[in-house]
Amino acid sequence: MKNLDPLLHSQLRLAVMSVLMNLAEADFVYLREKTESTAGNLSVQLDKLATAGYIEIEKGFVGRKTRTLCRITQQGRNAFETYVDALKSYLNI
Amino acid sequence: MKNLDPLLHSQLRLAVMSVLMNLAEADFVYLREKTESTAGNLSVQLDKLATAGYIEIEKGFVGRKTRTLCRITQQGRNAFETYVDALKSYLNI
DNA sequence: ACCGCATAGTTTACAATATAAACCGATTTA
DNA sequence: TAAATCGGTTTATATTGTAAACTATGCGGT
Repeated sequence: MKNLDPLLHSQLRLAVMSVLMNLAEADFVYLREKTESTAGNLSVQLDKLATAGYIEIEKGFVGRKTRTLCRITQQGRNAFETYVDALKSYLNI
Repeated sequence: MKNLDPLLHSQLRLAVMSVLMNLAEADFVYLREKTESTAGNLSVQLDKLATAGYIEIEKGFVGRKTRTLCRITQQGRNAFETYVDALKSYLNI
């Protein structure tokens, strides 16, 4: 049986990646609302995804307020596809 | 976003359930080989699935050797289906 | 019969992970 | 300018996963 990338096999990180697969970019607040997670948890999980090179995080400003933008990388896209393929073999679909 | 049943969102337990969805029954040794897990890990995870009512475990003998048989329950089947549905919403499939 | 190895599992101790609470600095609001 | 809010990060704790260590029984050889 295929291995499931442990970095993606986590509800919150998978949710983030799922959102980013469909969106050119998303900011921290949007991701927090969409995934219904706490800021602390989200912050930690985003860091892990960024450290793995699955997403890139860009900290900037909108007016004078900070904004953290996230984008999926090509490596992240590939990992996600591979994960989906592996998972399919478990789900009979 | 839908919640993913944490009991099923674990590689080994999911692998076990996946096998049992397609087989009337499977014994401990078969599951250990098929999932390439250690006996200790498998034992723990089978217990969790049984405690949740997702599988039933029958300890018997074949000749004079012990044998642990596992079967999925209707509740387990339902949980698996629900999990698959929830997961699909993450994977865009 | 007795020794040593194998098989089938369980228990337990440890490592890894996830999660939220507590915190921090800037910013808007009253 | 004090207090509440926003956008996060850090950190402590709870939960989980995993393998090592152990138990019990069986088998093969001498």
